[in-house]
Amino acid sequence: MTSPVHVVVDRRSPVPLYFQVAQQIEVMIDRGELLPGSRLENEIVLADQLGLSRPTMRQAIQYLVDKGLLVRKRGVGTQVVHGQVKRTVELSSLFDDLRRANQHPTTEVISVAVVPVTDDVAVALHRPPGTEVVRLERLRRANDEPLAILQNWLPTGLAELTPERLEAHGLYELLRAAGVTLRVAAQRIGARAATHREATLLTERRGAPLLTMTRTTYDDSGRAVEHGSHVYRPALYSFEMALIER
Amino acid sequence: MTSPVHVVVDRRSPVPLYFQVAQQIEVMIDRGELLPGSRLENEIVLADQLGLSRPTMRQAIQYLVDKGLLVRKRGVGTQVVHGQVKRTVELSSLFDDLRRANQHPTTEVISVAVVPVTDDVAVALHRPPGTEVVRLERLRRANDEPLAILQNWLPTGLAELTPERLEAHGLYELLRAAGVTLRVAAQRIGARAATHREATLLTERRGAPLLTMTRTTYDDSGRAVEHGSHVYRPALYSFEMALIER
DNA sequence: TAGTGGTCTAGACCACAGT
DNA sequence: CTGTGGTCTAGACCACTAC
Repeated sequence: MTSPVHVVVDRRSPVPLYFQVAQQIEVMIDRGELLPGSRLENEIVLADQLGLSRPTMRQAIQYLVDKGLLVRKRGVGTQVVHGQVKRTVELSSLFDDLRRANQHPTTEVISVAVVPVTDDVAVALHRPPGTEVVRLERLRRANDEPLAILQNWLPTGLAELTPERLEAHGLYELLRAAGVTLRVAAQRIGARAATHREATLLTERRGAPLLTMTRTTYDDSGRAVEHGSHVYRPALYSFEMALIER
Repeated sequence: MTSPVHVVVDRRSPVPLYFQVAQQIEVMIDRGELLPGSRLENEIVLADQLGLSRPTMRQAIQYLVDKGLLVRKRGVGTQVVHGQVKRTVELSSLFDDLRRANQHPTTEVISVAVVPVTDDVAVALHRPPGTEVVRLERLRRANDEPLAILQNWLPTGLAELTPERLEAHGLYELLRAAGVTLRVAAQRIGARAATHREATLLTERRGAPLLTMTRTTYDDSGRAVEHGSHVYRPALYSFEMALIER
């Protein structure tokens, strides 16, 4: 009563074995080759079938459990979660997300400037008051429809942030291309009424409900590399995520 | 230039060793004994100091990395993240969260009834149309201030959901007490304007912005055990979470 | 009782960062 | 070059589930 898992690993590949396995199982779930509720073979058998050690096989399975695709129960086994799975929120930019969903994102750069930090941004970026930072304001459209107003602050000198580059790429893409490794972010999602200016930019009524997100992102040295304060039109955007009990 | 980690493990305890270590390091970070940016000893040394194997020590560290408290960089080491860390959203109920924050939550049960599922709930709970489910509607207050309207649907027979019990406990608490193990949830956060009825219950104006959350929760067999559709007053509540790049 | 995942050990080799 | 985390192995024992 278990579903067979067809996976082949390439030991010459630089891609870790556990990741090769996890990716292939994920593809099988996406394609419906592994149905919701179906049980996988146990770890030992799977490891044996693939010629891997049990810890490596466990790592692959745990990766998918953390992603919300599988559930495991001691004494029972590993099963595919029911229902269409929404992916955990990842450290991706809105631009990348929209492009992946074929939503044709475009960016209008409203302003790029080097300014002294305000107090709240100084706290968020852990910079002393008075430090100069880059301040961005962008209007993001999807399929030509205004979707969000994005305000961001970054330490100076991190990446070359020209209006041209910002219109062609997402901010995170530019940061990664500049050698910045984004690792951790602290994020808060809320709601509030649109100001007059926001309403105008987003073609909403003044006072219309907007979804808000503020986020501070840290690199792999634990340093704050970006702080953002964004507002979204709730009819066109919402946040989806998977929660996992560890 | 590394910070010493004072941890003792109790091998007679039923608590896993990696978890004992992770908890104690987390406490040290909370107390400021490990400062943001400070580097920990490397895995090998730490494992040696605590009398553990390296995999076990790695598991402890990885747990805290996944929680957003630490960052690691190959060739460099493990550091405490800068800034006050916001915890990852967990599979906890609003009631528990508020109680933990000493916000004195109270619950007014508006209705509890067994009803046939509507189409959207049938899809969410993966039940055939026409199935009977328990429908709850509750008004949650914090410090006597109306905070949220909570609508939930559950399969019948999961737990004893009387108004009395619901007023004294959170829904998740009652489910766990009934032997249900919550494992994974898919959640969507958005915003919209308050209806007349919502505005009245929440002492807001009609059309006021509200934060919305819909969530479907699955147990450790991967079956849907709860679907909720909640609205929150954004001035009093927002969602915080950590995002980790794996 | 049999089968499952959960934890733990003691090694090994590799890739990458900083010197 | 040295030191770090990343990956991988081949076992072991335990706790929980279901029958």
